[in-house]
Amino acid sequence: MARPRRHDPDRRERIVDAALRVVGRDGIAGLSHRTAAAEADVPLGSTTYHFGSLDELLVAALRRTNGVFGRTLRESPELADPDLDLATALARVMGRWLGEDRAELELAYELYLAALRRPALRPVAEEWAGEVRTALAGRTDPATAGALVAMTDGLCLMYLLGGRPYQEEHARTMLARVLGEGSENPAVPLAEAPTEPTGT
Amino acid sequence: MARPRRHDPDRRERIVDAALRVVGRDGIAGLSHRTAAAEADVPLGSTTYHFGSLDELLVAALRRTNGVFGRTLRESPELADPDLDLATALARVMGRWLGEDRAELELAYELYLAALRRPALRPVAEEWAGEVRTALAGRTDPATAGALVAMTDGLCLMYLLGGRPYQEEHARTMLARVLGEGSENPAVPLAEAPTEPTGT
Amino acid sequence: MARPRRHDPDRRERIVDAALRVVGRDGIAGLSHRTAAAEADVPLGSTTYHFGSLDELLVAALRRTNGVFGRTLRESPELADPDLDLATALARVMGRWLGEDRAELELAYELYLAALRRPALRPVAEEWAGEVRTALAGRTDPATAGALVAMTDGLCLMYLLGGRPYQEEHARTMLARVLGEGSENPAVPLAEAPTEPTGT
Amino acid sequence: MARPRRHDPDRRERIVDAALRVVGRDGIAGLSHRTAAAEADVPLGSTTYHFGSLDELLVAALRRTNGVFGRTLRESPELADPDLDLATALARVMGRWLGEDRAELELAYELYLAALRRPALRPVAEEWAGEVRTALAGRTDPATAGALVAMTDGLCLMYLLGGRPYQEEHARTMLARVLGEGSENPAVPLAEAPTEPTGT
DNA sequence: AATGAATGAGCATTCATTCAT
DNA sequence: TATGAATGAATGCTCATTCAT
Repeated sequence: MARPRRHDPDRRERIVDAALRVVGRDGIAGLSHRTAAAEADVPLGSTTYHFGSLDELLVAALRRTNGVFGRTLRESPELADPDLDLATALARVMGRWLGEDRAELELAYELYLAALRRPALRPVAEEWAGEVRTALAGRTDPATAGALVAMTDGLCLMYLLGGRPYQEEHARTMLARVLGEGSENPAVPLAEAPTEPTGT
Repeated sequence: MARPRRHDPDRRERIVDAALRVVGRDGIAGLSHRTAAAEADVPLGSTTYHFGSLDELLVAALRRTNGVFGRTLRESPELADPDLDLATALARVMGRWLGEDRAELELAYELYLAALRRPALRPVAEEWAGEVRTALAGRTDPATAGALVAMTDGLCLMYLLGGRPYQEEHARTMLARVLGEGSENPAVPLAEAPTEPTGT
Repeated sequence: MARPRRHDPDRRERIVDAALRVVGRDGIAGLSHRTAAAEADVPLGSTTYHFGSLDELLVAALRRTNGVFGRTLRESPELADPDLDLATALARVMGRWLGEDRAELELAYELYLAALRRPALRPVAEEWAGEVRTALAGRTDPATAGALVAMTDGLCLMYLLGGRPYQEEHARTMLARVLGEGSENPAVPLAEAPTEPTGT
Repeated sequence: MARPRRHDPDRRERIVDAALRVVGRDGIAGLSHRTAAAEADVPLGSTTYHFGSLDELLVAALRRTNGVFGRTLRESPELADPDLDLATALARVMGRWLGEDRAELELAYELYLAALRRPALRPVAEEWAGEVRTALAGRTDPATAGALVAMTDGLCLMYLLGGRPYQEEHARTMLARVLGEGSENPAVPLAEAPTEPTGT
């Protein structure tokens, strides 16, 4: 199996990387000490040594994911652009995530939602809320920010679960409404709104 | 073990009931042919006979849950009341679900979100969207209905994952905004908005 | 599942057909009342009704296979041709079996060799010997015929198990020797004789 | 059950031994991780630990069998005797195998022929061909050696499958013919040649 | 004569965890 | 400090067979 590695200070990190690849490929249900060890090309005992339980490993994985997504949010050119309104910026970022980053987004949501049943993940899930709040700070009030996050989560899940293509304009409109721009009307004809799956 | 039951036409349904109790108690990860059989007081072979795979059992469970929640939505007095605006009605129903029906709601979301990783559940998850659409039909346009569902999902998950008590007024305000009543202002002071966990 | 078939006198035969397809695809280990029923598009109870045990089904399958191969042997143009010597004719028939009929040949040998461990198949395996004897009758004496069959079986298994391409000339030569044409020399250079696998 | 054996370096080999006993008694169909564990008086987990799949266990069993039979061939006094011609020597060894070693021979052929359906066994089956080739090297050319092995296999299977007693003289004659001693005539009367089952 | 339902036994395999080194 | 060996429990699933219609 694994070649002996005398000095391997990054092993812990490499195991987390491997765990993320496993969850991305087979879901949380596919993650075990064994599968992580195999993916990381590391002896089985090494994973149990660094992570006493699977929850510990999941916590580390979710934290890493949070970090990655938090950074792409904070550093996104759309949010940085002062000429772009917040709804448009968020709708564009969502489009990128649901497009080219779809696998990572799905992975992130799977880990995030796992907190529903795994109390150990709860605090790390809260950290994610903090990352988003930081990114939104100064652009709106806290109450609206919370609703923005809820809308974003709901829309992402809708697109992740359904087979419909992302409709950025619809998202932009609804996010704008949440931001209090109430007279805002959807630019897409209502009859074509994304509430009906196009195919199975 | 189970006494022999030669004639037991409702066995299939009883197994689904048992599966829902198991998932409610231990999560999807705790559901197996064995645990369902034990909970239903039925031989193991009976669960594998009626449900060739765990996915089949999960599909039946999610469908049952959809039916139950769909009915409580359609028959809810709040939605039936023509004098109550939609935002208020939805916010109240959410309040009931997050309050006394919290366990069932958590169960429903766990099954619903499992569709993320289990393609077999996707069509049944779509059915749920249909239930909601039916309940909302005639009260708003499809595009707005989609956003309403997204907002509702996002808020429910936020309260299910975090430890904060439900703030119906905040939900009402944000749902009203989505409905296009843009000048609507939150009735709670912004500083107390539900974006910060109270405990932990 | 299966559409109701009121009058279905050929069902028994269709089940045997299905069983042969299953064994051809997944081996004897893959044959069960269930897999045969599914392949035949027939209710499970129908297979247990017509074939009380798996051995019964295997016997019917082997008998059918024997019949098919016996006929292709008896009716083969090579054996019918009086100008073709027996060794050449047999080597050519083997070539056809190992070539285009390889899957059927493998299936036939699997069923035939199963008699090693399943006494119920022994008499049917003996029937096969009878088929071959009939085909060889009049072309040589019984003792030589027995050796011819042994050589044929041995060569077929060698090619079925190994990855080498069939060498008809080698087979012809060796069958000719068994027939007592002792001065016969192999036409292929001895160094290239098929005793060494060409790949892996 | 098994007493705890902390240090048991030969356990792997003992499991292979047990597997061979199980296959010898009940056939390959009777071999499972469980039956091997029970026969070896070892916990179930021990067999799955040492042999991740049944194929792995079968490979080890076939390899062991090859070794045993290869040695009895190489060290057989008949083949070692320079005054004994090859056909006679081989016919005598076959006689011993079909006589007192019949159970082991049947076991060996069952494992060997299993390679027909189990690709994992193919390379080990090829190893067996190598063992025989080594034993025959120097006594004849490769092409003839291949035919000798085919004839031997075919004859062994004939006797293993049928109920007739071994006729060493017939085998000797036919092996001699394969060796190119073409004028060789069978010493037994042709009418009594072993092509007709004596019983059933 | 034919079949859907039912069931207990068994299967290969994976696993978290323990232990000796 | 790391890790290979070991093990009991559990998993999803298939099966031959029985039984009541």
